[in-house]
Amino acid sequence: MSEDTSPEIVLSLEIDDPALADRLAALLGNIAGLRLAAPGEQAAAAIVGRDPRIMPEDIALTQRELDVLALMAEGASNKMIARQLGISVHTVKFHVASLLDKLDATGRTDAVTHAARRGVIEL
Amino acid sequence: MSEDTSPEIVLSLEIDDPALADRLAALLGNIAGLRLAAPGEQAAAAIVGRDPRIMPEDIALTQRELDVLALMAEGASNKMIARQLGISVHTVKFHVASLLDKLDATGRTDAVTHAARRGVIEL
DNA sequence: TGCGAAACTGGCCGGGTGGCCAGGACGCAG
DNA sequence: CTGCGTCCTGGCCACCCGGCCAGTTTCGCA
Repeated sequence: MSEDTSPEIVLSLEIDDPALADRLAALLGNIAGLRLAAPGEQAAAAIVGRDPRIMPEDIALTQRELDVLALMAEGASNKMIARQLGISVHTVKFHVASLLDKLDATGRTDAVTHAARRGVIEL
Repeated sequence: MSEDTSPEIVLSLEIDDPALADRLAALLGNIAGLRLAAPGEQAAAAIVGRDPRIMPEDIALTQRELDVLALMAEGASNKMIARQLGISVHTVKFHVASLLDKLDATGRTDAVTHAARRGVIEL
């Protein structure tokens, strides 16, 4: 009873583009075994937009910068990052400064959000 | 014929759960006007998993804390947040401290990533 | 009517952050 | 060989951050 083979897959439609959202809603509206989620309803999966902005692959961060960025996203301080990577705090600050420049950020928090938005790191 | 009214919506299926992915693929496989993307192909939208971890609805942040959190995610300093919200820096620090506590974070950067992971804020 | 939660403000201070200066080592392409 | 880029390190310093203490008001609820 509870373990039905396939009750109904609930999909949450989370598309910003109204036109695309409408077309998808029309296409998916009457498919057996599939239902679009009501606002706020828990869904098994979501349909999200694929903005071209998410496609970068060009910001060209060095390996070391990626290391620092990852630890930065974990909330690590420069001192912790330095210990973790076995380098000096000065060097960490050097890489952080480079990251702020490349990611066009004003601070480490901004850098992490920018990196996440561009898909450079995964939260 | 380049400006077709609706060529075909390309959907990228990005579901970790194999069973769910299979069922979705079967359901969406033969719908006119809709196609699943080939690996690596650029898609208009993606179907992503809705992990239960993203469902919090209990951390209970106050409205003001959400205001501060949003600006914090934009990389704003306490001073900027204060100006933006028309309150004093001390009050901002008060809310930030509360956020760090509730989100179990060690710093503002950590708080933003935790909030994003839990779906409290959208990057 | 008292009581807690939320919002707001202040001072103080140790430590973290970011920007500036300087330098040296390595590998790799021109 | 001579640059160039990456990585690494040092010092200095203004500023920001987070935690500590303290207080006020306003609101809804018991």
